[in-house]
Amino acid sequence: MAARPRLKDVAEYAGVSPKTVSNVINNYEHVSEQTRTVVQEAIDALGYRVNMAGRQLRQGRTGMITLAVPELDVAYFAELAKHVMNEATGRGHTVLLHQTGAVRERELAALHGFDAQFSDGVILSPLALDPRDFATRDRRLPVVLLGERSLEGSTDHIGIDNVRAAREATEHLLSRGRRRIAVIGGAVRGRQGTDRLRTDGYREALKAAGLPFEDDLVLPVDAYHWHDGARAATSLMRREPRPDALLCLNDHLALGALRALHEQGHSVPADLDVVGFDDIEASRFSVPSLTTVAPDKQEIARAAVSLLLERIDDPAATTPQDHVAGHRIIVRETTGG
Amino acid sequence: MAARPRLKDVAEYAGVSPKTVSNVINNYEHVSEQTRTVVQEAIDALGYRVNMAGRQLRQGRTGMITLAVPELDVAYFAELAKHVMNEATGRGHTVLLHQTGAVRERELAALHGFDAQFSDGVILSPLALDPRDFATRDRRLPVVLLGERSLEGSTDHIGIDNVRAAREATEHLLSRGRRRIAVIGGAVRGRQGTDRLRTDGYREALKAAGLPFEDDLVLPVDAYHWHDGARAATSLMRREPRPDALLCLNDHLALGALRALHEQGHSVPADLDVVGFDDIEASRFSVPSLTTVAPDKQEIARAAVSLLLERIDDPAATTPQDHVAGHRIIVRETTGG
DNA sequence: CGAGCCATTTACATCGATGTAATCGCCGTG
DNA sequence: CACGGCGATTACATCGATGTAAATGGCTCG
Repeated sequence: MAARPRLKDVAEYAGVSPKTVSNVINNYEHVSEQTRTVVQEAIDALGYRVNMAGRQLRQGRTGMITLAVPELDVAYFAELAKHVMNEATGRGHTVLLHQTGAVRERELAALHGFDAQFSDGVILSPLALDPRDFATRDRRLPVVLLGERSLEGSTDHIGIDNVRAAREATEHLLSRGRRRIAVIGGAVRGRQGTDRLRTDGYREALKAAGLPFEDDLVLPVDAYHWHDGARAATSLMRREPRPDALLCLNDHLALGALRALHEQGHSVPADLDVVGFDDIEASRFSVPSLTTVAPDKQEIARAAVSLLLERIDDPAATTPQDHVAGHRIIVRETTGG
Repeated sequence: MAARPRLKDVAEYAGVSPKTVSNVINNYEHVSEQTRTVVQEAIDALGYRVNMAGRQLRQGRTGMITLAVPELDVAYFAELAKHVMNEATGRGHTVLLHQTGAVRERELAALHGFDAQFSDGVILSPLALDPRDFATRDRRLPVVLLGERSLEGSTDHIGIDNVRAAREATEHLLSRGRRRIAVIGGAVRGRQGTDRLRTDGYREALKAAGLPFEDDLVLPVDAYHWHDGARAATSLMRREPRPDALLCLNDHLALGALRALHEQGHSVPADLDVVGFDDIEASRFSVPSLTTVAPDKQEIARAAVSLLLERIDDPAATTPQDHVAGHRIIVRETTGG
């Protein structure tokens, strides 16, 4: 009585075979209306619910997919997660959410399905992975990458055109007459991560405008948090000559920078402009509100889930896809909008 | 070759029995060093990983717990989720994250372990549930409630002392000379939800200060988002006499209100004070920075996981616990801090 | 040299659900 | 009246891992 009822218990209660109960549960078409009713009543009476372990063991699928992001308290990932979950739920799948903390080992674990082989596939937003890491990956587990491009090109990937997005953002600043544009969170060298790609776009825009590229206007950060943005902005404003615009590679950095600028008596956008990336909700309501590059999160989520489910259905499918999601620049008060 | 290797495959490869492989995996103590090595090599060679369905079916446990929150893009829940995941991971469990959207049916589904009986227990942060809903719940699934008190008192529960927290926040405003304090997101009547409890605390503080309680200073909201805070603040500031302080029942509401006040030319804290609840990271960096009631999220997460795991280990355990987590008021610029 | 002990390993049954293929029972038809 | 056909139902094997209990084998000690 205390134990959970099994299919067999329901079957006995209803006076039919276990398989018939199974058929009812799975809406098998050739079940008489009468039997269906009797079984359903037994199910309700006993409070039966399917044991997923058993089903999964038999079917080889869990109906669950994993979404692995660096950190949930980075709003972009929380918002993205929300979209992914909605999308997956709508398609009859459950989402298992993991945080990697941007730690390489934990991202690797995601690639390998973690210790627990619970999910049918993984949507991974990598930060720390190395192209070589992909070589060792287990091809039996479908994986879709978000954000960073898979250098290897052997994995499905979804992201925005980071180079173009950054170029456009920079052009926007240039069009407002800004000439000394600093990049917070940028990277001049190193692997083709998001930071590098966006810095490249910034560089392109400068070049097209005939402006010199200065290494020390590109400031790397430890993490993409408010805190780091504040610190970077503080450091940048101590320099001479001061920058007249900050291109921050995510909104948290930008919002942190805004706060620091405020504390130090710099007025945005009177003294300098600020631009972010991601269009998190906070950016719409900050004072001043933040101009930002808005990736189409819903498109990203939808494409990621679609692609992953396709791969799960047909692992041996065609060549890996590289889906470029849309983005647009939302001009708000920090650039005079 | 394409298929995933099973325990049996590893056993054959290593020349031992399946059970021995299992013993190695589970660190059974009486396995010779030599056998252990051989088996481990076989595991590595074949890239074997445990099939959780099989294990779970046998053991009756999944090692997974579900955390069901209203919405991930409410920063408080994202931050809480992060803590819960860290805590659970540290104790060898995986967290399955669900969004209920504050919809009663989906919260109910959480209580019942969803369609998928995948997790060993549930940590639920309910918003829409009715006390009666608890009557129908399946007692076989351990559940810990967060935030709202279970009226029934039959379920483990963790939360802060909402009445006291709100009273203290109100007292803080009163001590600054504020006398017309509006409550955004409050509730005068209705079930003992968080909103109601906090409003009660506010009321107590007024009473203790000998001030009258005015119904129309308590403004309910549709949801606890920026947007709603902005709208509520706008509406409140149109009244005569104007409030001289806003007690917002979460930080999102407060930040939205700040934005609206800024747009309408009201200065905080010169013209009026603003206080929030939750201490999300954004509140530390807003302009002006937000005074807020900070629940001890880590304590909440830790207690929730501990309690749930206890219940999982011993479902027939003692009486339900009601853990009151700590909180403190963090005074920042919106109240002159 | 045999009994007894202990560390190590193994055979077997089992967890719960479902795919496969077989069976059952009923109807209509030649 | 026998038979083909078909819808409904069932028996059985199986997915992968592990608990139980028993077997194996080496070693000590009387």
